[in-house]
Amino acid sequence: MSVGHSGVTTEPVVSCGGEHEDCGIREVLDRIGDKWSVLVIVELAQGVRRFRQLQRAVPGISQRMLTLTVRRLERDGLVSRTVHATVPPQVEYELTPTGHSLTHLVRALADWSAEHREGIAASRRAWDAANPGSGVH
Amino acid sequence: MSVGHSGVTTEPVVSCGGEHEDCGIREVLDRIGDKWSVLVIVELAQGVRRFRQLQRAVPGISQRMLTLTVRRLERDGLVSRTVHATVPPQVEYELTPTGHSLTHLVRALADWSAEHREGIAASRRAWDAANPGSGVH
DNA sequence: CAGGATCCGTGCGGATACTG
DNA sequence: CAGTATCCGCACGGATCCTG
Repeated sequence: MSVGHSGVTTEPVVSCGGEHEDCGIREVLDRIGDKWSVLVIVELAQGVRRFRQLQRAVPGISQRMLTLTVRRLERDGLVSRTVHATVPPQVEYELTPTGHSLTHLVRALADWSAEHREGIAASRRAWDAANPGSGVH
Repeated sequence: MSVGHSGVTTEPVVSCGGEHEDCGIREVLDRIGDKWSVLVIVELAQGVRRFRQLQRAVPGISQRMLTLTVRRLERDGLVSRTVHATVPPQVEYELTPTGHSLTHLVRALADWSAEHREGIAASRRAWDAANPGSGVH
């Protein structure tokens, strides 16, 4: 580490490159860490979806946010966008292989969440009870 | 799905509960999806850390944000906080078993990132070249 | 050292209206 | 249907000052 005097450094489960680097986790999080990306990916993991289909599948999302989200995912090569020159227009979104590989992570995320959500909720109740009016969320 | 007429629904890699539920991914993302949580967890995965130690280890974080981040993690039961009544005061942060279990996910996230960051960067360059002045980031 | 309190700017995202 | 354009609130987070 940077200051290696009396650090109680255990086994580096997540050591990245060895130094105090942020690996590249920041980048993934800046992608899928936003409010909607993961939800859209989850829906697209089910198969090909059209714009309105996506919007209806992802409960609270606005047109604007769906557009932005799907554009960014396309820009990153996680989602492909194919326009059919019909009337009315028809645009289909689909996960690319790269995007599909992300669904495994999302799956792991969902599993972890399902497994710990109750414990976390309990921990929160206990903490809130022990720290009244702290303002922490 | 909601409209099951001609959907090209493939195998449900991420099907959650079957319906258009958001599983609980939202909750995890609201936790570790913020700007600093994961970085702090990564650092704590190395071992026990004190406040200033954490702040120095996580490059750009402010005291305020470190405090908030670590408080929230403590509230969720992912991090334990032990105060040693010494002078100067000494506070140690450590991952709880639950918090430690998260490091596996973070590890997977980092691996995925490392594996695809170059491809993503390339995809972005191509997209930006094809869509000049789009304003999408 | 470990934080609490306060002020403040920015940008994410919601709502609405309009277009091809 | 599939977007684009515009306006706007507010919460997230940075900077600074102060305390035990």
